Amino acid sequence: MKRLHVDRPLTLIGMEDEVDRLVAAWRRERPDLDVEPLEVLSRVSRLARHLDRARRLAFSEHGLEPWEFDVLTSLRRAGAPYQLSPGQLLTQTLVTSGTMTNRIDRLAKKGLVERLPDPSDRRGVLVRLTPEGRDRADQALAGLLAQERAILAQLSQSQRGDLAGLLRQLTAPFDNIPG
Amino acid sequence: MKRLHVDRPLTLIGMEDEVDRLVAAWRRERPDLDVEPLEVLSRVSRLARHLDRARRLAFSEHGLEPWEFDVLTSLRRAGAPYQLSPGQLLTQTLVTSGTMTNRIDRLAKKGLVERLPDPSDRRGVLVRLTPEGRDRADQALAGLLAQERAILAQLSQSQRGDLAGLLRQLTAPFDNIPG
DNA sequence: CAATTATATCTCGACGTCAAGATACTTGTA
DNA sequence: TACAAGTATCTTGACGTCGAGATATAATTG
Repeated sequence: MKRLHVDRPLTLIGMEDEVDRLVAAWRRERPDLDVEPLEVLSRVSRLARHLDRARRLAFSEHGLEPWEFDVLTSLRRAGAPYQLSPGQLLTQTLVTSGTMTNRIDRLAKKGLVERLPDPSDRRGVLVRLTPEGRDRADQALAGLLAQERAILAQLSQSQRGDLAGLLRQLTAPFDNIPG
Repeated sequence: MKRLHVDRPLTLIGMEDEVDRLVAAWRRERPDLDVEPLEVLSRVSRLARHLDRARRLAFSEHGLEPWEFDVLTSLRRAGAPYQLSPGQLLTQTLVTSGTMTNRIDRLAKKGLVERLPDPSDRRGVLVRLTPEGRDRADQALAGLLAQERAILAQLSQSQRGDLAGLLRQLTAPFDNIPG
């Protein structure tokens, strides 16, 4: 029988996860340190990693890579006529400019976006979704949402709301202060 | 003045984050879809991304890359004599075998780990932390915890506990079922 | 014991990302 | 107008990761 920590019992039928094991290992090896922060932030990182894998799988059913989805949906959300500058795409996707140039090139080659000169700034470019790009984005989004709903079925409606709120408090400083 | 959503008022002095804007955009463009899952899972992914950047910064003060920290601390947590097989390191760090071989090579070149033949399996290898590798891991961990505590100062003690618990419910299926 | 299957690690080529710098254009100022 | 500083995007080279396949050894089966 496995002993549980007394200072934070697992909820009812709760399961252990990798971070529980990680934290236990640190407490054994470094009892002098307070490793409580890992309980939250290591879980965030590991969950993100798992989500990446799951998404890659979901998108592959629509012939898209995760990075393609990110760019196409950024344009899709912009609303008709579904166009943004590379710079606007940068801030939405958190990649560097060299990466974005490369992504736009490849999406253009696949016929999912097209590059247009910006009529109001000759330095600039506008990236526009093609009709096919829009369809692919919409289909992949529906697939993603279905998958995510399944993952979140672990939680009740109100738990999901709580979780979203707590995460917002952590992300807001990054998103609002220059970051 | 910016209008807030009526269906999920931000808590008191709460701040909007990028995901609020993202969700609002989808509700405008695709009012037919229920995008609630994004409230949680997009925040997880974005926060993880921000954490990656912050960690890179924190580790650079100790002359370590994030991937180096991952490997060194996996060995550190194993306890004396601080050694694991490449295969065990794989499962802890979620990278592929080619990547791990490369990482071990580079860490060995820096003198932070050494490769030993596994006495009980001639196919196998054991990777062992050197004394310097151990020191570097310990220092970087202290720095990381300090940084994470600062990020988590946004939340109360009990909120952090709640958040950890909710995240555990989401990660447990990935960590326990084959994944 | 021989043959087969499984396991542990490494090799290698393709690929995406990053960071720094280059280029082209715009804005602010005198 | 002319010039400096700022901005938008693209180019380039280095780097880390992945994934498929290669090699060596171990375990299983008949």
